[in-house]
Amino acid sequence: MPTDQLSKTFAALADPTRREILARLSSGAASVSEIAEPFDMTMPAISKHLKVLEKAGLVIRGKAAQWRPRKLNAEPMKGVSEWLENYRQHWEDRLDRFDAFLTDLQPDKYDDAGSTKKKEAKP
Amino acid sequence: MPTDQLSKTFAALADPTRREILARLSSGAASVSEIAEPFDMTMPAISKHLKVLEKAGLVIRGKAAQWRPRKLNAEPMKGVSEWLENYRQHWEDRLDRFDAFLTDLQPDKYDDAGSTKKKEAKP
DNA sequence: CGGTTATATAACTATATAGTTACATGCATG
DNA sequence: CATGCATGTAACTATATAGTTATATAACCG
Repeated sequence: MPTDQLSKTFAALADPTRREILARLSSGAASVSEIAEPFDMTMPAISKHLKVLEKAGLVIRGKAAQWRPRKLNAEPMKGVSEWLENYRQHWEDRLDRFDAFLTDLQPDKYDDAGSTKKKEAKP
Repeated sequence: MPTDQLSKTFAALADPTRREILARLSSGAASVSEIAEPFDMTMPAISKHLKVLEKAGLVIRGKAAQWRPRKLNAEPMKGVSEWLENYRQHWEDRLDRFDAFLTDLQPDKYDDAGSTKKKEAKP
């Protein structure tokens, strides 16, 4: 279980329930009961999901009477977004083709690694 | 273990070793041995990491003689990027303040959920 | 063919995760 | 101060993950 911030953030986001919780919180703070309401799951289960989100810094716990309202803190997502930018060119069409062009320039020893283009049979 | 694409992608990215592998592959395809070289880890361990990346669709396995070169496929990251966009406003300063402004407009029952601002004591 | 190289798989261990039920704590209020 | 609501924690189960060593497969090369 890696403990660096980026890994914790990715791990926290790797669950649909937790992503739904974040979506709920993106429109405002909510109590634990309110958060739990849409889910077919016991409160302790939700409580655990919230703890994961808190440890990743994606959610902040407040205090109001007997409530412990949770609030979204999207800041860690910034790190994810920045990390992703290193790869944007790889999934954007225009540059994908440019990448393919470069790859084709240097007939690499691994030019068959999942390429869609068929390799010429040796004559 | 959630099986939806987004969860698999996030989970695959939640490990520094796997992210390093992707970084390596971002500069071109590589054999498994080449991928494993920088790591203080046995080959089967790397092999397992590669399988996780493949199942998430982030890596494609090729075939060349006795090599099974891996190639980056960043396409699933597009989904991550798009999902993240829903939250960008929350981490960008300008809109964070706008959000705080809106929150302050409607004195919410949960307005103390981790807010930095002190609530007025009831007179 | 037989050895070497590259990679994959099996079997095992340790730890983490996601859920459960049962119980404990804390605060507000009649 | 006793009761009830909101939440948290403990203890337990089942499954998944990350690593190991040992073994298997597969292709090339002399």
